[in-house]
Amino acid sequence: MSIHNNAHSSSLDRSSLERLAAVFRAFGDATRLALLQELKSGARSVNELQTALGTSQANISRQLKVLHEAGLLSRERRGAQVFYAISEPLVMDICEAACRKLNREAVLAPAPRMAFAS
Amino acid sequence: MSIHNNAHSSSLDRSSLERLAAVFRAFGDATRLALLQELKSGARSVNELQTALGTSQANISRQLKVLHEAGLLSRERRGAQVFYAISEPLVMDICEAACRKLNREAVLAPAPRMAFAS
DNA sequence: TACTTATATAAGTAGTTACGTATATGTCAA
DNA sequence: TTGACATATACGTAACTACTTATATAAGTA
Repeated sequence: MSIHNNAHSSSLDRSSLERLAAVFRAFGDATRLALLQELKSGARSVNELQTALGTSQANISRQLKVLHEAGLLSRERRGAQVFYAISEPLVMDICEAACRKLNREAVLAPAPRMAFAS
Repeated sequence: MSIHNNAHSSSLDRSSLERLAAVFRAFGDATRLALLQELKSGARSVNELQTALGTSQANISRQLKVLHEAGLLSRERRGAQVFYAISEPLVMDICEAACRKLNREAVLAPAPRMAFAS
């Protein structure tokens, strides 16, 4: 946008780095990644996600809130239920890129290959 | 590797999700992102990074350790100095993808555009 | 209205994290 | 060896995080 911080700039100021770090922190928990994985195939209600993950409803709801506030999930109420969905494909692209990073390490130190997208 | 967890699988088990989350947490701090940004243009010594970031030597050293243990940085001793470098281009690709995510949000809620790579 | 189901939030707790200050370790040179 | 410089670690602290249990809010139905 400005001369000092646009798409061609190579340096982000502290507050941009803080916002970027906040996005990464939203990804930085296994329970939240499990939620994203469940949502990969489409929108789910809180109840469906709770059944799939097997943890408490309160915890599911809170972690969904974290993901939603980070802009990773959309939220839609349908009657008494609330459906969450991945807000845009780019969210899964980020997961995929991180998976590739881990899989490359596994070349020398073999470990199970992992992928978010098929 | 196995039938239940390979490159075509769409479901990661808990321990894989934990490892993935750990990678994201390594990215999830503004100081560490600032270090990565400095290293984008090549290897730097701890001292150079300290001067560039302006925070304490102890903190720089500790955050570099976090990044190194997460597999994001390589480490090489040259005499009394230690040089850190980004371990592979994919590391910056992950940052770039997260930047794109933030920039898309900015379309509706304008904010400075940000990018790691030029 | 009351009752049920679905989701969100509050309060408490144990564990983690980022940082400052101080100290230890490592490398080189005299 | 001693001293100077470079880097790493130990310790303490304040803030944050993930979770559990309990409760509150919201929507639908009788």
